[in-house]
Formats: sequence, C-alpha cells, structure tokens
Amino acid sequence: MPVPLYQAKAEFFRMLGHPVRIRVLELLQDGPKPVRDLLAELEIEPSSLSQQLAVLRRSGIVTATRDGSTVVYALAGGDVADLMRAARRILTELLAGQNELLAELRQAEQSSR
Amino acid sequence: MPVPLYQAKAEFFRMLGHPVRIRVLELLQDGPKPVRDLLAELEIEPSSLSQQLAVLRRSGIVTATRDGSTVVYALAGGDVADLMRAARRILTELLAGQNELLAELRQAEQSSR
DNA sequence: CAATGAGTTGAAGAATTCTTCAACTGTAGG
DNA sequence: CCTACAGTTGAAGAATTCTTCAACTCATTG
Repeated sequence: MPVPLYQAKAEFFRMLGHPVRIRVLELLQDGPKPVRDLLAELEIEPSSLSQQLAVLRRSGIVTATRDGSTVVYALAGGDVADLMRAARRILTELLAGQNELLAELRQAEQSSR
Repeated sequence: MPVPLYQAKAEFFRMLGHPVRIRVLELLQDGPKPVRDLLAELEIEPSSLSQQLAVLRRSGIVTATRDGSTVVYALAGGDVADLMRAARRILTELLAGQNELLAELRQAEQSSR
C-alpha cells in the first residue's frame, strides 16, 4: 500500500514552503555549513532555526553530522539547485504578471478620477 | 517595500503543496482542459476541485476562460513540466533513502529475535 | 565536578489551511 | 419565464503548521 505519488509530491513541496527552510537550502548549496554560520546569516533564534532544520532532516533533504560541539548541515545530494532554478523561472513570470495587473489597476484608478 | 524573494518562493511552494493541485497541474501539461474533464479524472466533488482551482488561479499559475457554460483551465505559461521533473528527481532519491532505512530497520529486527 | 556554550526537543497557544455544505451566478433548453 | 446544469463562493469546524519558551543533551573548559 504505497503512498500515492502525488501525495508524496505534495508533501515534498509543502516541506519547501517556509521562508527559513528555503533560505537554509540556498545557503547549503555553497557547501556544508555549521549551525553557527546559518544562525549568523539568518538572524533568527537558535530554537526557531533548529525547529526548521528538524523539518528538513525528517524529509531527508539534508543531513546533520556532529563535529565536536558544533553540528554541520549539508544537502543530502539531489540537484536542489536545479529545482530552485526551475522554481525561480516560473516565479519570475508570476510576479511579472502580478505587476502588470497592478499597473492596470493604477491605470483604471487614474482614469476614474 | 517588496516582498522578500525567499518569502515569495515559500508561498509558491506552499501553493504547490496539495495533492489535488499537483494533479491538476500535471493534467494541464497535456493542454487546456475543461473542468468537466478534470472532475472526471480526479473523482472528487465539484466544490472541492473548485476550491483548489481557486488557489491555483489566485497564484496566477493557471488561467480560466469561460466558453459557453463550461470553464476551461490552462497553464498560464512557465515551464511547469521542468519544475516537476526537477522535483521528481529529488523525490526519487529521498524515497529511495527512506526505503533503505526501512530495510535496515527490518534487518535489525531480524537479528534481535 | 561545576559551569558554560551549542543545539535540540516538547509543548501550548496562535495562525493557516483543509474540508464540506449550503447558497449562489451564469448559461442553455423547453 | 422556469428549470436544469456547470462551476463558484462563503463560512464554519477540523486538522495542520507556526512560533515561542522553558527544559534538556552533549561536549568543552576552568
């Protein structure tokens, strides 16, 4: 009784759907990073970050390894960069579309004065 | 005061994070489809589908056009197929990883009998 | 060993998102 | 005009996910 594929996909995308998690994945694309560094770049509280790192770990998209008293995170493999690129392409179009819409609304407002 | 990019990305992925929405996007990759057809393939209630179509519409990733008494949906452009491919690649790895883990657990259980 | 620093965890309340149902807006046909 | 059909909408309760805080683990240092 396998989990339907489209459900696994939905869960996968939901796992990506949080600003901190996105930023962490982007930072890790430059290579493994200790929590300390992530913390410095993201400027959020340790426990908030840890909470989101736990979500990423559970999904298996990152790995954590302990080195002395610091913990280092890394992408578990998989071409995350490629995914992000594809997402950015679409997102750019969507945002452009929204701006057009805004512009039209401003037009309409102008001409109704 | 622009929405931070990583927040827009997170919202974008969250918009994808629902099984029905994923399936609709996949069906629309074969070209525009009337609601009737989507309904037939997904086997859910009209109002449930409509609810999810509304989410997709609001994000701008699909368009709806009325033709007589039927409404036709289509991808708004953007290479959704590419995104799905990238996601599938990663997802495949993640699922494989989980299966390995399961296998190891079964091993452990065996040897502890 | 006590104390401190680095991260993690569990839990509770707040905020979002899902699901479902009834009511509604066209549109076509009798 | 009345009815039926195709989809959509709003709202309420249920289910998830977020945020935050205190407590905890583990390694390091004095």
